Amino acid sequence: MIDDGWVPDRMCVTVDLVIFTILDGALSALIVERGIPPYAGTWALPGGFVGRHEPLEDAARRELREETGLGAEELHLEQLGAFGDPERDPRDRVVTVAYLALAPDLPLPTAGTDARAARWMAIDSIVSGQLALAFDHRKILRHGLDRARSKLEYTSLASAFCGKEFTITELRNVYEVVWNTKLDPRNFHRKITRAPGFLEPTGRRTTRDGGRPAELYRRGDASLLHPPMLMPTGS
Amino acid sequence: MIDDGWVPDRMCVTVDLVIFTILDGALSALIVERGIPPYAGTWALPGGFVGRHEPLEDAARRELREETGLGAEELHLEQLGAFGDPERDPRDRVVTVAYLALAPDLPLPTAGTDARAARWMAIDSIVSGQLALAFDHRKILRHGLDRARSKLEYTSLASAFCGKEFTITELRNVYEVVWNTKLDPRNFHRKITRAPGFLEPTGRRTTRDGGRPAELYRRGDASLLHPPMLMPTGS
DNA sequence: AGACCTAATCGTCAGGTTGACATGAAGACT
DNA sequence: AGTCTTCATGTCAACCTGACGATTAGGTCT
Repeated sequence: MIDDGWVPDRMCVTVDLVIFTILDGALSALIVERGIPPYAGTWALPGGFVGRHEPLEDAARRELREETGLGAEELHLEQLGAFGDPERDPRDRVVTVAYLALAPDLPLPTAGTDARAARWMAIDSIVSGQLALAFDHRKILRHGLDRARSKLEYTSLASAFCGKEFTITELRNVYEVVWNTKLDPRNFHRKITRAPGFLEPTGRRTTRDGGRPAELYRRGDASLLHPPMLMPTGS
Repeated sequence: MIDDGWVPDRMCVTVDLVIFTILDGALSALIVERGIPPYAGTWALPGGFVGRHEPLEDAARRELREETGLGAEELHLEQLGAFGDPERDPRDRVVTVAYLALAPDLPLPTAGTDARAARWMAIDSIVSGQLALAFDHRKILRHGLDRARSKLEYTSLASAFCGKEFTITELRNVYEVVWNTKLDPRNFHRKITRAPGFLEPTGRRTTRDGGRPAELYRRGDASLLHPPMLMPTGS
């Protein structure tokens, strides 16, 4: 397939980022307003072209920095997969590699070089179609949401939404917001404190949630959650 | 990033396939002997370039057909993700999208157009490094293995290794081979028969495994396994 | 200060699930 | 007929889960 003069097609490769955080009790995604065609003026996931000699994940971090001003060094990026529908970009064939990250509260994004603006947006508005995103970015975001939901089940990833130190209630709020359910505070407390390696007590306390002071915890060193925290079923 | 004359880099995109089956009690992967440089004469995962207007999954099925002669129509392909290390192809920048599939017994592969030969190979020889694969294909296979292992836990995918009709013992063998563990036949039987939608009784029986005749089952319509079948822990 | 509010933590208890192991059942082989 | 092999069903204690009650430790209001 090479010696007979046939030459493989070349195409553009991009990275796109699904960055979630929790803002005012709503699961929100980072989006940017596109400053250039196609879809100029439309909101989209942050992302951009991969350089010829650039590793995919490096490109993802670079775009995050360039387009949003977020210091992405400590963010854990997880690859969601490749999206390569031939029709997904009107100009030309573009294959994109999507990444997922969960960010703790508050890093306020600012527009960077290529984007007019950057902001957090509640994902409900996007999933419901109320706010349209460019390209197939709604589909990508939907994938990211599914991935995040299931990762909470069997990994300790939920704490990535929290700050350095957090209470069990704050952690429970993460589950409730991402899963869109209510969880019993007492059963959650029991389960999470018994999971080996999830939490590390700091000895300190806080009253920021009101009521009786709550213990503050740090992330433990376990990345897997065993036994898993199963999402409540309808049945 | 476009109007100022800058043009994005273009690169080659390929698909690679991790196809597992169980052969003589060993988890095995489909590999082909490369007929062209680079790595001519070396074994590799089946795969090839994606056409300019070709969807990624179509390319995967096409390559599977071309290189191995396997009729891939009924195989369920699951995307593993993109692998894009700039050094992974010695000639040029090539980003590959990997797919995973589980095949039932016996489809004997034959060499196709681009490959000199195709065969099943026990994955132990590959993972241990005894048999070297081209490019980063060992890493990709390793990812496929991890994915398959964890998918057995919470999906009904194990039956994809079996024929149309199978016994519970055959299904248990799948778990034992993929997980490389022994499972208690009685507890496994109890759990799998209680999982809603996993099995559908045919009413027929077989004695092909010796001993008392075993009930034959078909795949049920459930794709998720609830509650999950957790891989036994060391602890 | 004392009553009241809020939320965190600790208990209780019934029902389900799991892991370990015993027992009976159905055909093949000698 | 007896034995062997594997399938199928049963038992039981330990653990986990879901649904709540009860207690505790701070704020806040009067």
